[in-house]
Amino acid sequence: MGRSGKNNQTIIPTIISPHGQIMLIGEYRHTIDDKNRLSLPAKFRKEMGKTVVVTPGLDSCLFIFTVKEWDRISGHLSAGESSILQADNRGFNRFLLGGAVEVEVDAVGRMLIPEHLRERAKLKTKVVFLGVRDRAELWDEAVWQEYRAAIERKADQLAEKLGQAGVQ
Amino acid sequence: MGRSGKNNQTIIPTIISPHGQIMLIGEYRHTIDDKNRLSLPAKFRKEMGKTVVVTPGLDSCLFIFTVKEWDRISGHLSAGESSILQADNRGFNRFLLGGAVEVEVDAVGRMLIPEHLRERAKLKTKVVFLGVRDRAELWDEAVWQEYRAAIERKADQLAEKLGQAGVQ
DNA sequence: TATCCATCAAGTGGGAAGAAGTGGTAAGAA
DNA sequence: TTCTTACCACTTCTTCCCACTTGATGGATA
Repeated sequence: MGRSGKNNQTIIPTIISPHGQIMLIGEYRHTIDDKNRLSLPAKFRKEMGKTVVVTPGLDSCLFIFTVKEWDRISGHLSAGESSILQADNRGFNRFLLGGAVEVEVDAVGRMLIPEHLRERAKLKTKVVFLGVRDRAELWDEAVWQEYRAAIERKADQLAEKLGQAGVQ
Repeated sequence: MGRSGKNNQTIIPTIISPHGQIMLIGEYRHTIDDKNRLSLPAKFRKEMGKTVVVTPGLDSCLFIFTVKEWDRISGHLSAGESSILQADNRGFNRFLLGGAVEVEVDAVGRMLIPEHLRERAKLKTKVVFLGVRDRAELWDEAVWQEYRAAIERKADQLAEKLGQAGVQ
């Protein structure tokens, strides 16, 4: 590999939960270059492998799944089962399934983001990866900053949710 | 490492509660160096081990959990109704999971705080660790001073009101 | 009993090797 | 010929390791 992560503030690899399930966490900043190439955070690569599935996400971001996770989700969707995606939302299913693209990660850990997905997520050059449990999310940096600020403004909601999660 | 902690103002060592649960207490001052390294208070190290999880907290501080404690918390997240279709759940998961980082403590007891977390907690060089039961909190020194002062003012007011109400 | 010294433990700083991100060029496909 | 993909090279950052400084502690001696 070449230059080296400067924007990126990795500290430690993502964790695999005791159940063997993938557990992505953390926030990483990267840049999309002229050729629309984008480095997958090094810490995500081990977990995600050589092929990932990119789909339009919610709130102007993209979702990035492992192939395995994608199979599980799309299986649930097509089976009409209730899942994290709750089958009653057909529109959402089409949105997710229809926009999905399988993407190869190259030898140095980069992937190509197709234009229609870049547009959806309003990605410019500076982007942010988020590890959110079993998926990664890809945000334009500015969009993410704004979204995050909005969340943090609702501090009381956050406190309540933290309490529910067992944090006192 | 050399002879001994100087900036650090230990108040009380950590203790293990009778139930075997971790119980951190005390207030410690440390500094973040040029490479964003930060010594974990020596008193916390035994309890917290070689790996800790750092997450954004409330009131502009960071939470530092043991891996075990983090597993418990993230378990709550998956156990609960965390449908991806609910906007507030998405936001909370992004806040907590996306903000979380697993951090290794190095041979001399230092950890690296990633930039996005330093930003959130407004950490400069002087920081304060607080032991808060089963987690540690990390504050910028100035922010902490201000926060504590505000709390104390409120406490005074409260005490006064209670006194007026006949409670001594 | 008090002071001084020696030893220990903890924090801080810097350098070097390796890992990772980014840019460019060349080869192949459309 | 042009766009895409694969490969290569360079630079920067991260991380590990080592050394130095400093505060604390315990023991010995006056």
